[in-house]
Amino acid sequence: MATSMDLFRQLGAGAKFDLRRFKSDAEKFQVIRRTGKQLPQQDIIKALDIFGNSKRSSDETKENSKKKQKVSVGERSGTDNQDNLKGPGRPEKIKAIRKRNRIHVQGEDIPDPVETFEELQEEYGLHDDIIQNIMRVGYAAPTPIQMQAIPVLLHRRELLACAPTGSGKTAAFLLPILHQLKGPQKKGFRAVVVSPTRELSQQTYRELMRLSEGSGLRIHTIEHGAKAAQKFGPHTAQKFDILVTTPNRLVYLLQQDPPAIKLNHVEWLIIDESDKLFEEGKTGFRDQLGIIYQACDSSQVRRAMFSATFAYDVEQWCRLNLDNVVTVSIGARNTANDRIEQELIFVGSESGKLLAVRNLFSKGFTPPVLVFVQSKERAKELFQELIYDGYNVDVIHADKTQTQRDNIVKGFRAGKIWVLIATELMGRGIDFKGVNLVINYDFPTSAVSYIHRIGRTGRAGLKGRAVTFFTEDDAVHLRSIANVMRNAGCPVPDYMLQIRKLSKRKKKLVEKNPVRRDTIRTLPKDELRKAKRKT
DNA sequence: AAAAAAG
Repeated sequence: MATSMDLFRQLGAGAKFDLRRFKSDAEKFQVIRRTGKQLPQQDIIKALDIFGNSKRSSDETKENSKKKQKVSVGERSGTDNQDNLKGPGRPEKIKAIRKRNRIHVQGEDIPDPVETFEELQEEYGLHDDIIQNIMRVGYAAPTPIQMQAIPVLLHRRELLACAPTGSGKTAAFLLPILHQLKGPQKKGFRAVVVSPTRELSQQTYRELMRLSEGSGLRIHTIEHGAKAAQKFGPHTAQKFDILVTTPNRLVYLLQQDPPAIKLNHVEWLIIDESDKLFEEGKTGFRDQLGIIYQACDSSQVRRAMFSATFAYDVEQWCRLNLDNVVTVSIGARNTANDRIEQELIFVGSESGKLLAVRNLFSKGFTPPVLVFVQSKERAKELFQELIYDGYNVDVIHADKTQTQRDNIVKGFRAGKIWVLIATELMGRGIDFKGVNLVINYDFPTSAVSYIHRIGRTGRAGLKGRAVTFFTEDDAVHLRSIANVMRNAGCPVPDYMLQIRKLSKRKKKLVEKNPVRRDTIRTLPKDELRKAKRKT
């Protein structure tokens, strides 16, 4: 176990996040397609064999890849049939659809995109109840990521997908899973969705419940490790179909002796916010993900990765370890959602931030507003400041109990909380309807973090606004965020783009050691300390 | 720095 874990970790080591690669994005796609950087089949087998000391025997692996080759041949003839049906000119039409929707694809024998849900029904026989659920929840037409990713997954192809914040990624993986699992079975879980926070897991779970109505599928989350062990253990009737969870809870169940959950019948492993879950290091998610990956040891298992940001090491990993992977990205990679109006405000100092935020609020604002800070401590401090200002403000971070967290999210969704102060906990995936302002009270430590944070606004085609405070101390990060803004068409002063670029080494260092900031405080020191203890 | 299991 330990050896394969180490290997899992090593796979991406040495591959660094390289911003230059994203700059000339269009060119890059073409270069890769022309030179066909696809790995030869032998290398894929070798790469798969890295996990040879796990339960999957190398014989099985070989047999598996033979089977997979057959599948892809079948798919090719399937596409030809489509061509015959639609007549000549079909490839041009497909190209045009992709171009119009900014869909970029890489890989072999990629299924055609579909522009309507009806087409999905006609060509793939998407179940009536799913179509009904789609209509009931109010999806009119597939978003670009759904147009391309859903057919790919319906063909049971492994996928790496990248699409802007708020552009419908969740439904893009939920719908094909629902279609393929059909109805309930008693094998144990057949699909697992992993996401980095409990709040995101809950949200995905709720969405899945809405979309699966009438299917009879049994969908679960892990709410309490010990209770879940009772529920899912080997001596139960295994009447479960889909599991939505954060990684560590699942790892906990897997590592019980005997394991309190079996994943040997999992047909779909979905890694949401994949770049986050691939994060390495003592405190990263990567080891946990490795354990889950290995536990899904069926020869039938298919995996799909989704995120709004694209990490080079995740791509490399997918090329090596997934079977004939398809890559789909919408628009240029690692760009902000372009429905968000972005703004940078120089505030001078910490006290300048308090003034600026009060000034912003005093001008009048439309709730709900989301305010991001850099640490739990600072979240508590800012809350102590704003609580007296007369708005309905609350604060969320991982020091709160789960019940508190649930209630705060509920309150914010219900409009009872106008201003929610949050750590990075709320940074990814969370879909609060109609957040029209995100304030980065503390400057995010990376462009990736910035893209996700501001992506809490401007969702599902709505407009959004993001305001980011910065002080002199934030100068090191200014350039990369200014770049993101400019790429999204937001005006940025030239001097920001001319700031000297950090070396890769230094950039990593700076990300790991965030700027030290003065306490947010107008109260006397000990009063603040007392107050913080209570929250 | 933050997040992720209970306890």
